[in-house]
Amino acid sequence: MSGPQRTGRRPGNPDTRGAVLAAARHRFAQDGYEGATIRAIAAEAGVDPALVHHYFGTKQALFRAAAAFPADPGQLASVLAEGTRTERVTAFVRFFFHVWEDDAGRQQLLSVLRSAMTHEDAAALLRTFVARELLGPIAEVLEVEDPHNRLPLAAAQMVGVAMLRYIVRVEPLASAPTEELVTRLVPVLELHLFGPDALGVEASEAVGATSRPSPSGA
Amino acid sequence: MSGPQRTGRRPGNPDTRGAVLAAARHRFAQDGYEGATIRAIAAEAGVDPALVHHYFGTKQALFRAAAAFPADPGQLASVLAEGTRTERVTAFVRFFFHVWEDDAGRQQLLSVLRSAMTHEDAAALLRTFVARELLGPIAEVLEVEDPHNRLPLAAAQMVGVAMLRYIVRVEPLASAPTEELVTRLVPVLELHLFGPDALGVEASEAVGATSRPSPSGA
DNA sequence: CACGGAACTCAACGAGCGTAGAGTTACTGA
DNA sequence: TCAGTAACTCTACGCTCGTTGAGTTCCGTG
Repeated sequence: MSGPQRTGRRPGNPDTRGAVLAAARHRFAQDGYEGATIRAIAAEAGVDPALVHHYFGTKQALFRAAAAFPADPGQLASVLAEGTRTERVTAFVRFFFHVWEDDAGRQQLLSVLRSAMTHEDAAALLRTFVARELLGPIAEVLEVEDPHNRLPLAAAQMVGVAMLRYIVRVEPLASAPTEELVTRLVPVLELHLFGPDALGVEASEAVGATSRPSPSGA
Repeated sequence: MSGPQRTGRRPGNPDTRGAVLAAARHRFAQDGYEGATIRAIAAEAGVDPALVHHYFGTKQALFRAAAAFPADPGQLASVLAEGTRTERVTAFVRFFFHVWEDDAGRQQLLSVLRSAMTHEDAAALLRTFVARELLGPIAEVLEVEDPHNRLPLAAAQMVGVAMLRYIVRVEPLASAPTEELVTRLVPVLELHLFGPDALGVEASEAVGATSRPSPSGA
């Protein structure tokens, strides 16, 4: 159909760099770090692969530019600032789905999550970001006791929901309306964050445990 | 150090096929489907890449052979058969960690999980297996009401724990003793499985929801 | 209007990939 | 003892990958 691409700079001032970045987000989100190819990204942006290299240098650098976290932690903090405890937890879960249901946000999150599965760089990025920029501030604003132990398990609940809803697509999670999930998740998160500490005396004797739970953090 | 490999059949009756399979599990678990290479698998098994092809044909077939589910669902059912409700939930969580902490089991699970992230084949395999062979039987044995809606969210909790503990390695989840996690998770799972239905009248008015939860499954 | 530099493509490199077929060795059963 | 067959390696094919350097076109400034 179309002949060979015209060479040289294009007329006008198209945001080609932005197009490449968008394509990169899309491909990384779809295929993960190793699965996505510079050639495919370039093709999706309607551009020569060499141009990608011209802008970003290496594939690594392109990934780092594409996989920036989609949500502003500050925005999150303001969402959590007011209301009763239940209202704030509800606001948090809504915020979570708000980001995930947004096309651009989902793609960036998928980028990181998919790539973190096999690429240690991405895993480290995710690990430190989640710990420093997300869990820390959340713990402060929500006034959680023993956040070091409680928040990761609450985070695990949400990560699992994201996995099953957006990646593995298990029904009925995949097509449930978000508000239904919010309603179901809020009590669980409240238990995680504010419930009675499961590591009391009563817990260790409630079930005939063969090995005792460790008294507290290592 | 060592010269070129001696050609032809090896003396004795070594289980080379098994070695290849073990190496495949290891590499798939480590690198995911696209990241793992037949050459790396062969090298880890101390074998020529062509031999892998000789035994298994294509990379697809090798993956299918390597990624069989590590736990016997029947074994799981028997674990869940007896005791009080709390005891059975506890037994389930212990079983979960038992499989994940075992080297071979973890590698097979990681194979499927890592590959499901980017490879639709693996995702479909995981989806149908989880639905048919795991959640179904568990729902029956545990006598959960409304299992269609409740179980996936409980599964999401466990999947998330696996993600953060074994893949992303978020502390303190990554190095907490399993019994501590069991103690913390059991109450949450009980809430998921047997707690009051969050989708009652009181839930929808507890928080000033802007959009109403859907009345039931589609 | 000239000219420097940014934007962009072309062609090609070296390496690694999955796969294939032919050749070599050892076990197995008649 | 002697095929026949299964186990195993060598060599190599066609392909795609990330990256590079040189060449072409256009914008912005004087």
